[in-house]
Amino acid sequence: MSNHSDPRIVRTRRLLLDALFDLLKTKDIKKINVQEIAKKATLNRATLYDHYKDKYDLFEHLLVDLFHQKITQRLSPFDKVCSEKFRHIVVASFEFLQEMNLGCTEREPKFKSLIESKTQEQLFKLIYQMMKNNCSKKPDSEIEIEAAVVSWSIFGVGLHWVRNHNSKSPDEYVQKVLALVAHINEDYFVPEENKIAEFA
Amino acid sequence: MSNHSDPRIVRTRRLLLDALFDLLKTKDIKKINVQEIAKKATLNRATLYDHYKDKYDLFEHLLVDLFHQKITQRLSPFDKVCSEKFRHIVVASFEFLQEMNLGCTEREPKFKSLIESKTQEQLFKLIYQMMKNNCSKKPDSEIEIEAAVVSWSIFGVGLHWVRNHNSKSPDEYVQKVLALVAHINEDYFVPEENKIAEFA
DNA sequence: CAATACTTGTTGACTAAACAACACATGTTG
DNA sequence: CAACATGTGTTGTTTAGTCAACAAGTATTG
Repeated sequence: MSNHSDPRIVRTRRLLLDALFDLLKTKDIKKINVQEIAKKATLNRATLYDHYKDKYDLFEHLLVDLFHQKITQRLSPFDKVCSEKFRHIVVASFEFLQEMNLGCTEREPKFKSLIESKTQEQLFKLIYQMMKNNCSKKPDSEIEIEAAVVSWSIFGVGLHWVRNHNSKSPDEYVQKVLALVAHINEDYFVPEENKIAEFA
Repeated sequence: MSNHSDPRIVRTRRLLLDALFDLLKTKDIKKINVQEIAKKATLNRATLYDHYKDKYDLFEHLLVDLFHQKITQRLSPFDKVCSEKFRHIVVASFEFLQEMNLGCTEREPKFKSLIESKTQEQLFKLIYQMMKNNCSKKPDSEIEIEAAVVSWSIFGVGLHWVRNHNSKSPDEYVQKVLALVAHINEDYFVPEENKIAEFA
């Protein structure tokens, strides 16, 4: 039960993610029970357990899903220039952190930190994949470290902005963090490489 | 494969109906092939044949579905008075005929007549069920005939309006047809009976 | 405190959907 | 005309989803 190419699996997971997303608008994750999620998704309760460990596992996957949605809606397929893509990713990440922060002001601090660590994780994965696709010369171990520096920088500045200055426009912060990691990114700004990395 | 209580069946049919509905906005039913419908519904082509004889069968069920949607969206659940419900049904039927006529101006005459006969069929079923629910005294055979007169009257006047005067407001026609069948409906205007009949 | 009602996570039998393969019809291109 | 492609409708096998029933944990209430 993990072959992602079966349309039933894609559909079922979509239904579960959307159902939880809807319910989270009205209630805290703690107050939501599995039966409710299943009902809203028009699925059997047992089916949720076929796909996710429990509702918190589903919740984590929802975060991943929302992050991906945010990135892909920002990343216009017409951006040819790699540095432009990077800027969009930074902006999207900032927005994502902000939206998650707003949506969760009243929630347990424990969920805030879950959201943040998931965001960082996904940001790292995305940047690592992009770097790998755009620069096959360097060894993986080096790309890993550079991806870590870039992703943690973006994440850190984003979080700093959300926590302390989120009424201001993020543009200045975006500019600065990009400038500071530019010397790393230079190695990956290959203009002829247009494809955006597929990320899991 | 016909137990309507299995959520998978409800979901699959909904997906197929919606897929065809979307495709009909851009193409004629003739130009649409089964593969396209299945793809849009994110279903396997063979699954369509589990539920419908062919795409024309699906098309007929779509008409039924759209008619039901039209009726239920018009019929506010707060209408306590039975005569008010009847008026809503007439208006909804007129609107349905008009929309179907507009949507199919360029289509084969054969589909126009299919649409019309389906509309009449559904209108009869609906009115028959309402009458039966509201008047258990009369024998079925009599209710059948009275339902036929009422439903054909409504249908006929509606079609006449659509064909000849559809730029004018339908209100006058609605008024008149209701007045003309009022003596039949009187037997069924039971104020304390609020429930609207479930129709297949 | 015990009785009661829910919620959770799991199991196994049943049913619907996916999928590839099939024969057959219809079309269209050299 | 034959060769080729494309759409139709059906079949058998495999896999996913449904459902009722289960034990175990956790509130709620008298």
